[in-house]
Amino acid sequence: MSTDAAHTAAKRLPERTIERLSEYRRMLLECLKQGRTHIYSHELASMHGITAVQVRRDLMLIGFSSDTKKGYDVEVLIDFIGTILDSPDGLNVGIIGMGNLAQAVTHYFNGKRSKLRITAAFDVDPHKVGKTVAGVPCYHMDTFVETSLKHNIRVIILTSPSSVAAGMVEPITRAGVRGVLNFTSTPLNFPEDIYVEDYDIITLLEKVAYFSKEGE
Amino acid sequence: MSTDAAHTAAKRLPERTIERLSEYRRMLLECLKQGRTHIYSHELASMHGITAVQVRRDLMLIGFSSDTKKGYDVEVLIDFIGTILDSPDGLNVGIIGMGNLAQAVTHYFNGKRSKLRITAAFDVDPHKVGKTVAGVPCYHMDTFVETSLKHNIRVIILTSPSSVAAGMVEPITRAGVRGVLNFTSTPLNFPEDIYVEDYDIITLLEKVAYFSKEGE
DNA sequence: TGCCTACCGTTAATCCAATCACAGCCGTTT
DNA sequence: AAACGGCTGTGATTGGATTAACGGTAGGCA
Repeated sequence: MSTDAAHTAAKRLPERTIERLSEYRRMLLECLKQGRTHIYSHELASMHGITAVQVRRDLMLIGFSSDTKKGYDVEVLIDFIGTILDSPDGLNVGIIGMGNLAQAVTHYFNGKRSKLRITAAFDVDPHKVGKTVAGVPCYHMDTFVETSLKHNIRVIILTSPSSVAAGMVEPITRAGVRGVLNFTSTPLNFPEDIYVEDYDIITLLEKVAYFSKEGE
Repeated sequence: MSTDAAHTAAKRLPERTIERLSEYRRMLLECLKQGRTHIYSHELASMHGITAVQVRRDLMLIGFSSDTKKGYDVEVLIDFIGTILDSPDGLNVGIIGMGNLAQAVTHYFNGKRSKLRITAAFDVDPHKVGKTVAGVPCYHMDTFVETSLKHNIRVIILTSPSSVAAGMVEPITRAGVRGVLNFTSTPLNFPEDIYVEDYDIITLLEKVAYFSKEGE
């Protein structure tokens, strides 16, 4: 039934492909900065430690193809990936909990040309509320819902202490947020239609520790 | 040929299972703190937003089974997961680049009972070198190899600026490190036998942004 | 004590992602 | 201009991980 030829009925792209597209783009921007105009699939692949087939398959999935055999046109490809990943008008991002992690993330963003904008931070610390931290205005958590709506925040980065994270679910949902990047170590039960990516650093580290034990 | 009954010939466990085991354990520790002695698979599952089958399968893979039908014994399960994830004598972790992200990670660790110990930090900032930052002694990057060997560092958390990350590969390899958690946005080419987990925050955020666009 | 419910452990099937294999084509070279 | 080499795009295959299906059994209750 889904076999109609609708080119608009975009098949859902694999998660991994999306991640790699983001990485390709940053690498391509780097190449562009170095004055490079074309790049082969196997070059792009080796920069990322993967195979050329994987690169070509990813590009196939998003419907990109080069018109020459001199490799992919760097600038064209960057723009094409942009049409996949980016929202046309950009996307506003809010961040909850303006601690070390949040500041690291925010600084990370500076200088990266991106359609994503961190436009508001939220905290309860009176030393931070009302100030501009790392270039982002910081509001009190009490005003979260209305401020988010006013700023049209679509994605939230959650870096609050784990102990209070559970209480964030309700306001985030109410603010019409569509995606959450959760750095908290508590799993959170959001409604189905909100995309959540859990990202717990301790888990990661334990994973690395486990697999680095291999081979005695 | 690998069909011998050797219980020691551990099959390589799925990556995702390892991640979940780490999460289960933290949740179980929480339950234990609340005085809970037993827990059903479906309870553990719903706390993590997954299915009970998944939990049971994970436990099957590590060879755990309960002797009662009153659910799993919380304390016993915690210890059993420990035998899988932890090294008997613990594991020393070093951290390169003592900026905001590193401090966040380090603070995160305080209070968590864990067999992992962050025992050394490395930076080039003279304001940090020689001091104790977030409870961890900070050494100059120039002394990395010998200090790592002396501290018996097995895992490295790499949080240096991306621009200098490539130069870290050689010393890390030379210091006998077995695993790397790379927060840098440059992919790094380590030798095969070093386990590397790349974790780029921008990529994550772009992924969340992409999937939160779904359904218009 | 004997059914009944509910949970556990495991095998089988499904789904998603990575890899292999190959056909086609452009540019180059002789 | 003809043969070659190398790169791209894609069907087919493999592999890994999740989900479904089911037999077995302990504990509750009449």
